[in-house]
Amino acid sequence: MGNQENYELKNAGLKVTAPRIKILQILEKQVHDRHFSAEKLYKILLQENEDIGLATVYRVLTQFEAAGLVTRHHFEGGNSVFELDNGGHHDHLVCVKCGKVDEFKDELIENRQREIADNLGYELTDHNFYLYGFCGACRKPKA
Amino acid sequence: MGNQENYELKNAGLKVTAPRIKILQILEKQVHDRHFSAEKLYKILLQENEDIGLATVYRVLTQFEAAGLVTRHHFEGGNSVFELDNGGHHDHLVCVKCGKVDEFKDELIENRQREIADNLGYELTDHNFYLYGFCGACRKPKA
DNA sequence: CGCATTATTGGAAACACTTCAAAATAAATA
DNA sequence: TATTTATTTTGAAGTGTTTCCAATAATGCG
Repeated sequence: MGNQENYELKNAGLKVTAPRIKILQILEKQVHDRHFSAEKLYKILLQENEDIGLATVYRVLTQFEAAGLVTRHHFEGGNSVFELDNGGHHDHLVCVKCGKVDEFKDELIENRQREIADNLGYELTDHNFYLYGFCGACRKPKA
Repeated sequence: MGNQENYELKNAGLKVTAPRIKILQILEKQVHDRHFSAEKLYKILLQENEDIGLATVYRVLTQFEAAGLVTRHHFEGGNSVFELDNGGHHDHLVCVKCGKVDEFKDELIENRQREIADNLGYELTDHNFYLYGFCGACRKPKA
């Protein structure tokens, strides 16, 4: 009688435990801002009367990252945020004023970085690419 | 009788103080690995019998960053490292095994990110671009 | 140069995050 | 299902980094 989360956890090679199920459910429930700090997740757990320690939240998120379920980002200035990995790989544009996060995917850049790594003799495993600036709403208000 | 560092600090809009002079001197002295953690810098200060607190090292580095004298990097997994900003802008390739850092500059990517920001309505202020992989030396040893 | 003003320093406390050791729990086995 | 074994959870202690506040030092002005 395994539910959705049980299956995903097993599939990721992780034991099915209450904290992991609950945290995965919360991540999957988010539609609007999919970028989550550990602290924010912890507060939601408290609201839902789940008795899960902050240390466990961090540990589970790190395990999810290792298992490829979530991606961790260090946006400039802020804390770490985690994002459920369902839409496939993409990079981020972050508003330095309001914190809004946009996502983009660019083949030209993806290919180019492989060339750069090759030229320098590296076997590429990963990359971080973040753009920072003022979003459409934040760049106007100067009238 | 202002020396080199005095001038640079004034020019950056910072008061000339002993900790700032000393830290700037150390950063300028480095030729081989220009990527410095606060802790590493602090240890050098201790060796040279300078009585400068760790909090000051962090604060001064953050001020240098704000003044455009250094750039702060958060390489995957490690602590923050700081780099003197003399060679102009460039991006980084980091070996996930030995920690070696290579630098590169790529106009194609620089231009492309401006286009991406434009398309999404952002006014670009900054970016972080890090590639991770196995460097030439670390990818071979499997024979 | 000496004082007033204002920024900077340093150590301690706070914060975000990770690691530790012991107790609790999940999966494997009988 | 009961027992064993390996993994996970927990709160507390430990890092790396930032912030706070009182003491100190740098600049501006007379």
